[in-house]
Amino acid sequence: MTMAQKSSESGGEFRSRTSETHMRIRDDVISGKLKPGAKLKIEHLSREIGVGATPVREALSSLVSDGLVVREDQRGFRVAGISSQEFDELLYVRSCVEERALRLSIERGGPNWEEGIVLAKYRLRAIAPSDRYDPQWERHHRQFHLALNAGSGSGTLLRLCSQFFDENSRYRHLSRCGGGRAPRDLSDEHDGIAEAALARNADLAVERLMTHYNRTGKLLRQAIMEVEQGAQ
Amino acid sequence: MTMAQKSSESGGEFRSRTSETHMRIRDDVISGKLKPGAKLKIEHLSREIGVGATPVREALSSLVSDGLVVREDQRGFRVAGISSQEFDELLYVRSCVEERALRLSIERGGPNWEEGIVLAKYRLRAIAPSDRYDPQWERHHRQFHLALNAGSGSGTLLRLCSQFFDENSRYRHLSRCGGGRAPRDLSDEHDGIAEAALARNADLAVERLMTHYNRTGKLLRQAIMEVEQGAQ
DNA sequence: CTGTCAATAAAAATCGATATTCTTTCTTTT
DNA sequence: AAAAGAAAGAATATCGATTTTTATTGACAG
Repeated sequence: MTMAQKSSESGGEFRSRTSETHMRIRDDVISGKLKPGAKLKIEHLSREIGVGATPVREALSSLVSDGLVVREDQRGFRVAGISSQEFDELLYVRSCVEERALRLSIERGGPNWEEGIVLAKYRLRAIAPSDRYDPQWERHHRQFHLALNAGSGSGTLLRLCSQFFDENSRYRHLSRCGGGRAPRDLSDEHDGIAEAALARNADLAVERLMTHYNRTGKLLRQAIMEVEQGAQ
Repeated sequence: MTMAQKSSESGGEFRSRTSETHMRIRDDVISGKLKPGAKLKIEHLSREIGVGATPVREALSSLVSDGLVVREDQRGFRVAGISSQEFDELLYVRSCVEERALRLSIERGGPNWEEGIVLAKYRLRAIAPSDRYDPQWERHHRQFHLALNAGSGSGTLLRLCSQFFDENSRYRHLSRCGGGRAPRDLSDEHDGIAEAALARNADLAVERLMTHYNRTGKLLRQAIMEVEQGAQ
């Protein structure tokens, strides 16, 4: 009975309800379905997702440390707020961490790392770019960026890259909601980074990655500020 | 009944059992009482701390995102491992983040920030340095370093500083267990940093902070490697 | 012996219900 | 009519018990 329930759930690719719940709420926060500052009521989420309170609570607790959710003791959880200021800090820190991770990867990465990049790049390209939020593209995009850093061999760096990527994604989606600017084609930039990394040209790869971030960052910052204006 | 129980618990300064549990496990991981790689059994912790499984689980979930605990789905939690490599990455990233936070604080910090530093510095000095693990000194030490960055006004930076401080503390304690080297007196270094920050001399403050970290880092790294050797 | 499989024991994950704490609303008093 | 206070209604936090999953043991066949 319960087994059937589990395997029927959206493909049944999850090891635990907590993992699924975590991913689900995380994605809803990132995509902007759950808006900054919104109250996250346990019971509501519980019902929506179809799990008990414990997994929801665990997921939310993690998300607090991930920076996507905030908590006030005895007053529950809500979606973390956003601001152009926080975005700036995020971009700065993220750049530091990604540069380090990428350099280490290029220095230490083995065949496994190389193959990971090739595969992730291929998969990302295979998806037709869309104006709307596309969960699959998001997943592959995330995978691609993590694959670049996977060779570093540092759990700490990888965890941070992952967290920052998610936070950044949220800004990306939220700013799109507000502005509605057509996202430029990123495929070439991605390919360029991958190419340089695989050629073990650290300086070039880092330069391209930073350009990639700064270019996106500049646009995002502007869009966020417009949203902030609007929110006034 | 339950109220009495709550307020009797170690001073009753906690708003929720989850907070207390989180702090307790965190401190045990940092202090080295819970050793790297050790299994964290829910029921055991539950009994030990005197709370139900839910707060324990929530606390552990947070600690995973904080990098102090790792989780394997369906196989529970264990204390995160350590290595000199991970320590290097931690030190690097931490330096980036703290430099940024300190500069921002010096640039933006108000009277509130200044007073926070003065107070934290005073409290830290007031405690006689000890060779053993001293929870109170730890608390104040933590508070001092966070106070320096508190003026930045960035939740993201503050959260990261806090996380990195904890991870670093763990390495500090673990290496002491192994080596048994007498910790040098840090008070003067702390004072120097605080002085420069309050004088709004960003470059000097940052330089002193970095020296502080690198000096400690060098010693720690060595000690960790000895521990690693021993663990072989 | 050695590897496989089933039965048992242990632990993790999850649920449903209860206790606690906040929020809001509706009095009551000045 | 405004402020303080009490009571009802949410929502959070927590517990104890149940369900699932993993780990261990021991029997048995190869």
